[in-house]
Formats: sequence, structure tokens, C-alpha cells
Amino acid sequence: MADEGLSRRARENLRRREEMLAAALELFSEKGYHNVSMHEIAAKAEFAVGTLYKFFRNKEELYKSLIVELADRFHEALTSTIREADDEIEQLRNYVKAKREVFAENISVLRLYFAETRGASFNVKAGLDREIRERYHRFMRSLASVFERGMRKGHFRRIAEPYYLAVALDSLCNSFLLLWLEAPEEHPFPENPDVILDILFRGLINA
Amino acid sequence: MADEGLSRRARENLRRREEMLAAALELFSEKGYHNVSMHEIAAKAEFAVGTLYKFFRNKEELYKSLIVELADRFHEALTSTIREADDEIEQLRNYVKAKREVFAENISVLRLYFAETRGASFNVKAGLDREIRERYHRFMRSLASVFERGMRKGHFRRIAEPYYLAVALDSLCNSFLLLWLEAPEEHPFPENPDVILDILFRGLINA
Amino acid sequence: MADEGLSRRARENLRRREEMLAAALELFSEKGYHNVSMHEIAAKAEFAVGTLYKFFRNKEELYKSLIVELADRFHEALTSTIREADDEIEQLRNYVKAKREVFAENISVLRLYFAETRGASFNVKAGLDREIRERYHRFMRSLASVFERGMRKGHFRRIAEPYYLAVALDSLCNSFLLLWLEAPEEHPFPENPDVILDILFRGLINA
Amino acid sequence: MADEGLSRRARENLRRREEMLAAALELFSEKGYHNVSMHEIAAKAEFAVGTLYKFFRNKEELYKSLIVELADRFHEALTSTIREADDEIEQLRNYVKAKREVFAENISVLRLYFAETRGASFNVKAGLDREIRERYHRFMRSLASVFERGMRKGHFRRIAEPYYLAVALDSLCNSFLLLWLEAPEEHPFPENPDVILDILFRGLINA
DNA sequence: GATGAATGAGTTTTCATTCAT
DNA sequence: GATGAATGAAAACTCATTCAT
Repeated sequence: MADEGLSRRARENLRRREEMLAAALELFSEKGYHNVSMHEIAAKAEFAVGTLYKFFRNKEELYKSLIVELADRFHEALTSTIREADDEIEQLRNYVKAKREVFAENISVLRLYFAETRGASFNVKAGLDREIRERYHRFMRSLASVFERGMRKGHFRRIAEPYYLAVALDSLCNSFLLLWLEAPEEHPFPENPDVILDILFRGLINA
Repeated sequence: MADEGLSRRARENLRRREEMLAAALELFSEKGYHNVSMHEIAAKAEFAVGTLYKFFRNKEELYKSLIVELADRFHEALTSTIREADDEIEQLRNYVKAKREVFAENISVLRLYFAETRGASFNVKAGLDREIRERYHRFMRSLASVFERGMRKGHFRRIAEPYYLAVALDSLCNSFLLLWLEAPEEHPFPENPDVILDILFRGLINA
Repeated sequence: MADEGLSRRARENLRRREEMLAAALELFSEKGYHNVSMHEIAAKAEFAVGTLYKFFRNKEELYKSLIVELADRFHEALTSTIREADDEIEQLRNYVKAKREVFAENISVLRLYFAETRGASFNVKAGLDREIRERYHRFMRSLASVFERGMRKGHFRRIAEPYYLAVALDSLCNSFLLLWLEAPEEHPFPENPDVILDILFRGLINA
Repeated sequence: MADEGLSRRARENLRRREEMLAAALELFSEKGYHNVSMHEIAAKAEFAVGTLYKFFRNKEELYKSLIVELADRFHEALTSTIREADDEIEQLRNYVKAKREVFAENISVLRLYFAETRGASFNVKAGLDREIRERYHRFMRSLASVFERGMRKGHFRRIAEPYYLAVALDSLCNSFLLLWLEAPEEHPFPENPDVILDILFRGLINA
């Protein structure tokens, strides 16, 4: 992220790497891991295949780097918006809004992200799965802490484990994102986060 | 399903088809679409590859048939349990319980089902997506009708569109299934459906 | 070797295999292991690459099969001529003559055979080396037994270990073959085996 | 060899060249021509690949230079020991002893040398073969002259052409070296040169 | 009608060589 | 003059699909 303090060569390399990952992201998002060839990626990034292999040991590693960096970027974007509010309710609102914004800018990437984090993917042999899931859960724990705090402060009722509430909220958002992805016109992602949050906040059944 | 009224030959063929699909399911569940070859499927089903191609135009179609029939079987199993109760709350409880049971028996298949219905899969080129999603939404609409009815009867508060509530509930269940799949010991799927349903039923915030 | 008792299919397969090995032999003899591609072999044998891989797991195995079968064929041809004589001196004469004949018919193969059995080759990764050398030494032991017997009968003086004499004689023949291979006109392999054998039989120094 | 009379730059370059060849020798000896990359050689010699190409037109030429210089070094070492004796028998003894010593110090190189001079190698496309063989025969002729002289002086019987005797003796030594290379414990190269020479000197058959 | 051998396009990956810095 | 990043041709190998038996 911070390119300062790097030699020109190093900065140059970083930029090249980003270009390759960007090309790969676009292709993988569109067609999936197995339907994209290294030649295709190289061509799109406007490098020779050999150059691709200078930056990534093999296709699997390229993919893994891509997914991990993507997840980190998303998770960082999401957690950072949480920090921007004090009130737990506001934090959750920020989370839902951020989720919308992050993916609105990256709609094509949404599928890829879901396929890997939620989709029980078979795409890449092994290891990625584990690594990416660990990151996901680390991320969920940070969302869970919002619920935890809200409960301690007495703002939230203890209707379920904070961790499960985090997963529930995230999965709720994902459902709406998926609906939106499928039919943007018919199922727009609500601009008002409370449309989604009310499902959690308000009881379906009158107490 | 109903084999009556068919010639012996036709019945025979149906059985063969099932055998092929069963072999394919096992392999795809374990390794994913791209890591299974037609030869492997043929060998497991104890047919020649050529015979496989008599029944399915190509690998994609075989996969598609498999997923579609799988989804139908699951959706039928789930909706049938809904019908077994009169009370809407009980119907939702049955839904959650059925979800648990359906996948407890088919744990290896869970990944495959998720990859396709929820995972924004890239496994197969195109077309499957559309068809499988349509079926999924038809299924969601039948779940939505439970919420709809509950609202009409005044049992449920109108905290969100019935359809969105259906998607929300299903996605909630899926989250728990996924947690269970990843770490069966640590995150068992709750035997009591209310653990999950309370997230919907009870408001997080005290009204 | 004996194709009888095989199904037509099996015989057919054996013939195909031979065709592939023959094409490979010609190419490897001419250019060496690393300068021949599987596509080239397939093309020369008039099969598709895929078919090649049906018969040989990989390039290494194809090469190994080739060399091992080649060595066996040569060694069998050589040892069989030894058996055709009773007198040890005659046996050695037969050996030298057979060596000439075997390679006169297979001149292009000579280089390949030498590269592997005598050339301390790096061609193929591992295993072949060991296996081919073991066969070579088994073969040398059978030649050594001729010297051994000749000594026991008092026909030969015990000027060196029989095994070393076998290796010496073979290496002597190989030198003449190599000279012949390089300059057939200038250094023809002697038709009279005694030209070579005298180097062993007669002392350079007058006792 | 004689670096005098050269500019500093020229001497410097000669040194670099030697370093590159030394690195290449080590790698080729260990893994063979095709399993060593130019990058590997450059890295081992601590130069950039580009620099390697300043000194050698391509990989083939580098290899060729290496082998030719290697052969010259060995042949020079061997012929020089011949010169150190007056008696022809002693000269041959010196030859056998020198052969042992030369390769004892360079055991890893032995394979490479054999592969090229005796192994009918395919390592390098063309040309090397011719050049290296010419040198080998020039070397053989100088060994042949020992036999020639011995015959003229009446010390040796004329059991074969001097040139063929030279080739025979060398090939005899090589066989023992090869046995030694394969199983140093089981087949040590004899310290006493007569163990080998007796095969030539003494007749196998009692005159 | 079933079979499975044969096909060959397509994939990942390596590495000798060049050339801008 | 040295460097080493970039190149892309070429290799080994796989597998969906066909079709003669």
C-alpha cells in the first residue's frame, strides 16, 4: 500500500504485479479458475507468460495471492468503517453500508469472493481453503465483538452467540448482494441499511 | 420416480442413468467438477465412456442434470416437511430441522450444492446457473409463502418482505451448515431449531 | 516374443507397441533422449500423442522400456551364440563375431546402447541407470563364466579375474565397434575375431 | 595457460572465463547437459546471464569449450607422465597410474568425460562430437607411438596394430574406471598398474 | 446397442536468449 | 561493459469426445 521508500525498480515491480493480478481478477471473476489459462492472463496483462511466472510460482499461487489480497482488502475496508462509529448500532449500519459500497465498486469480483469464502469451493487444490477461511473467521470475530460489546452495554439482547450473530448478519448481507447480483433491477441492495438490519433488530414475533 | 407404465428397456435405462448420476455425484462432491474425468465417472459407474455419452450429451450436461436433480430432491424434501405442519411457526421449525437432516445424510454433497446454489459457481460454463437459480427461487417462494401466511394471520410482524425473509432464513441455515461442515465438533448444527429461529423471531433490540 | 495364445486385440496391441518403440528407437538413436519430443515420436509412429501415453506412462518410461528391451535383445543374441560352441576359445570367437553381427544390423542403435551401458549417461533421471547396469553385469557374469571354465580346464592362464577379463573383452570389442562407427572405411570391424582376441590371447611381452 | 603479455583486461577476462567454466563443469558433471540451465551456471559463477553470453555464444558453445579444454587438460596430464619414463613398459605403467590419479581427483568429472569421449553422446547437437573425437585420436596416436617404439625395439610382440593396442589399453583402463565409479568399494581401481597391464602383457593362452 | 481405443487440441511450465538500462 | 527482466517457443502431458468394432 505504501510504496514510499522503495527503489524505482521495486515500485515498478509492484505496479507490474498489480497489473497481472488485475488481469487475472477480471478473467477469474468472469470465467472461474479452471476456465482461464495462464496465456490468457498474460495476454490480458500484456506480458509474456514467462514474466507471469517470474512473479508467481505457478497458477495456483497466482490465484491464491489474488484471493488473499482481495479478501484482505475487503475485510480491511469493512472493518475500518466499523471503527468510524462509536455506537454499536451505528457500527452495524456502517457495516451493511460498507458491504454495499465495497461490492458495488467490484461487482464482478463478488462472485469470486463468494465462491471462495462462502462457496465451499473446489477450485484450488488445498491450503487456500484453509487460509482463506481462517481470514474469514478472524474477520467474523471482529464483527462479533461489536455484538459482544452491544450486549455488555445492554443495547442488544443476548438472542444468540455474538459470533453466530456476526455470521448471520454477514450471510444476510451476502444474500441481498447475491439477489442484487442476479437481478440488479428487481432486487436492488437497499440503500437504507435498516431494511436489512431490521430482520435482526426487530423480532419477527411479538414478544 | 414413478417407473410404472414404462417398457422394460425404458426402466432399465432409467436405472442406468441413476447409477451414472450416483457415481458422478460421489466424485464431484469429493473433488469438484474440474478434477473429475469422464473416464473416472464411467469406471465408478461400471460403464464404458461411450455409454455415458449415450445418456448425456457431454460432461457439462451430465453435471447439470446431476445438480438439477439434486436440487429438486433437496427442495422437495424440504418443502414436504413444511406441509406436515399447520402452524407457520411449526412449519419454519420443520424447515430448519429438515435442512439439518437432509444434509446430515448428505454431508459430502453439501459443498457441491452450496457451490452451485449459493456460491456463485463458475464450475460449468453457462446455462446451469440460470436454471438452477430459477429453481432455487421457486423454492424460496414456497418458503416465502409461509411467512406471507403467518403475516396475514397476524402471527408474524411485517419486518421485511416475505421473500427476503425466506432468503434470510435459508441463508441463516446455510451459514450454520457451513460452520458445521468446517468444524463439526466446534460448531454443531443446533438440534433445537429455535437456536437459529430466535435470531429471526426475537428482536436483537428491545422494542 | 511368442505371440500365440493371445487375443487378436492383444496381438494388435503388441504390434502397436513395437511400432512406437521402433519409431522412438530411430529418433533417440539419431538425436538423443532430450532432443526428441513425444510429438515427434508420435508423428513418426503415425499415432496421436495420446495413444503414446496409453502405452507408456511418460517419456521416461518409454525410454526405459526401449533401452531395457534393447539390451535384453542384444544380450540374449550374444549369449545364445556362446552356447553354440563347446570349446571356450570357440565360444569367445563366437562372442566377438556375434558382437559384430548384432551391431552391423543395428548400427544406428549402437550409439544409444553405448551411451546407456557404457557411457555413464545422464539421459534419464534415475532408476534406469541402476537397472540397465545390473543387466549389463548379469550379462558380463555369463561371459566371465566362459573364462572361468577355460581356466579350470587349463586352457586359459589365470592372468586376471574372469570377471575382469569379461569386461576387458567386451570393452575391447566396443572400442573396435566405436572406431568402426566413426570411420567405417578406415577402421572396419575385423571379420576374423582373432584380430581382436589375439590382444588377449597372445602376450604383448614374450614370456 | 601463459597469461603473460596480456593486458590487465585480457587477463581479467581469462580469469572470468575460467570461473564460468569451473562452475559449468561442476554442474554438468553432477546433472548432465540438459538438466543444467544457463541461469544456474551464471548464479554459481556469480555472474549475470548476460555476461555468460558475452563469453560464450550459446549454451552449446559453452559446453563445447568446457569439454574441449577438459579433454586437453586430461590428455596433457596423461601424455606428460608418459614422457617421464624412458622404458616403454614403464611408460605404459605411468599411463595407467596417471589415468587413475587424474580421475581420482576428478571423480565427478569422469562421467562427463566418458559420456563425451566414449559414450557416443547426444548431449550436444553436432560438431562437438567431431572435434572432441579428433582430439581423442590425436591423443591415442601419441599413446600408440609408445607401442610402436616398443615393437621397433623388440620389447613388444606385434600382436596388433599399435593404434589398436593404444585404443585397447585406454578402453581397458576405462572399463576399470567405470567399475570403480559404479562400486568404489567392490571394484577399486588397482594401485598396481600391472594388474591391468598383465591382460595385455601376458598371453591368456600359453604359447 | 455397448464398448473403449484413438484422437489432438489445449494446458501448464521451463529456459535459452536478447536488449534496454 | 555488466546486468537481469522480459520474452515466447517448445515441451510433457491430460482428457472430453468420437466412432469403428
